[in-house]
Amino acid sequence: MDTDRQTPPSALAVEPHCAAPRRGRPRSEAAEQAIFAAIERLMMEGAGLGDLTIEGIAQAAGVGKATIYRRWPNKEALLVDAVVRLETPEPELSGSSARQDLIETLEYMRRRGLDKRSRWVLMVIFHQLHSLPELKSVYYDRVIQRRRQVIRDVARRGVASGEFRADLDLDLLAEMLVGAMLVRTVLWDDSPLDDPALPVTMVDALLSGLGGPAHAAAR
Amino acid sequence: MDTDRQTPPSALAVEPHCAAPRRGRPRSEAAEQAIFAAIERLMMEGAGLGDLTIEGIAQAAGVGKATIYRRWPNKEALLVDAVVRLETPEPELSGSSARQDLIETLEYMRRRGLDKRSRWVLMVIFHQLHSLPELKSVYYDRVIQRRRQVIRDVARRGVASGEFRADLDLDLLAEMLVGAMLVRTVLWDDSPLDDPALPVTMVDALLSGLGGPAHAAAR
DNA sequence: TCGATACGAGACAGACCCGTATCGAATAAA
DNA sequence: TTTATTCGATACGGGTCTGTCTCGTATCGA
Repeated sequence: MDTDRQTPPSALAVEPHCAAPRRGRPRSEAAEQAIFAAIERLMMEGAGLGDLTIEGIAQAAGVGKATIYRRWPNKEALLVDAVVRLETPEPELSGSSARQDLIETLEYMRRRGLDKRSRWVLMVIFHQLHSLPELKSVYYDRVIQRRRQVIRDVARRGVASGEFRADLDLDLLAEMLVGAMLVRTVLWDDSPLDDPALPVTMVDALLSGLGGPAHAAAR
Repeated sequence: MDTDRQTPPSALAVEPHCAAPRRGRPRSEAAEQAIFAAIERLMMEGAGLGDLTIEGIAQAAGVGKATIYRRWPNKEALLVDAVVRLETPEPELSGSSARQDLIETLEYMRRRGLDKRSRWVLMVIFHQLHSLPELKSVYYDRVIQRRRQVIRDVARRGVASGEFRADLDLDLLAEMLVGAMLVRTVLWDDSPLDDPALPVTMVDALLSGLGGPAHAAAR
């Protein structure tokens, strides 16, 4: 029998100290790589989260289903690991100014939207998150909340330095910038991300304001 | 047999001039209402689009499956009609000023986000759109593109009147406002829509700008 | 009245998928 | 060599859903 505890390969699940080098044949590292590579390949071929089946993944990876279920307790755990694994590292913010940091954050989002793999993750996350509550909560805690916090911190520094208005609503700033970028990435297929000046345009629009002379006069 | 052409009740499908009042028993209007009502009820009970099954809908409506398939050729066509049917009418814009029109548009979105039925539609659309390509394209053409156009038109008038900057990027304005609202509605559960001043805050933030004295000095 | 159609109910086939179990072969430690 | 574990492959049970079809009944035009 091999129906004992799983030893999941990566982030989420238990992975309890495999300190005891067990006796039998060791798990194949290549199998794991093949599984992740197969998921990635299926994704690139246009599959959604719902189209990914354990059987399909196993076949694409040239792997038996048991090899998957020996590592993950169920489909959702596998997909959580697969998605988390695709996350790219956060950008290092230069800190030269709050405006510059916001621009760099948006530039990071823009590049993610241009990268096919990252784009797929975003699309999947936003379009099918509901069906996998575990994946949803993990992604929220690990990615979304963290990035919101980054923007909030930047905004706080900007307020302290006088770059931003003293009465700035931190969440509002984050929402307008992130929202605009997400709309382009996830929602509207015809709003391109190609323009490298996009982050600068967005941040400066929000900082300088879009009101014209009539609006300034009316204040 | 009654496997002839369907006569779908509402928007999407063919509905070809039922000019010939056919001979047998007429279709029950009550059945259609019951079907739509059942979908709505299931939605309110928390079901996602993927949880809606023809069998479940039929049972909840007290209707036979054949009664559904007599009207719609498949599940997707039914759901398209059901979602389109839930769309609330566009708001009448007062036109007193471009700023006011933007505020009214956002206020409409805010109210939609607070209404449970509309919120469900939005969540479903954004989280599960991929799996129903027909629904996706219908919703894009009927709703999303139209609303984008409304904001673009308002922005154009604002530029003409001098309320907005002459070099305004119309799409950028729409994206930042709509994106911010959508983020609150669909994405972040903890950003409430309760504040009635939200639309004013957002529009004025974007028009007046969020930059502080240091930013103004640096320009 | 009679034929045609719709009704609710449900059986049915076909497909799909998950998660488990089993197979012989392979690969490690003891 | 022996024992334990993994490997890929595949069969299996159990479940779900779609879409078609068949009941007996109800309601219409002719």
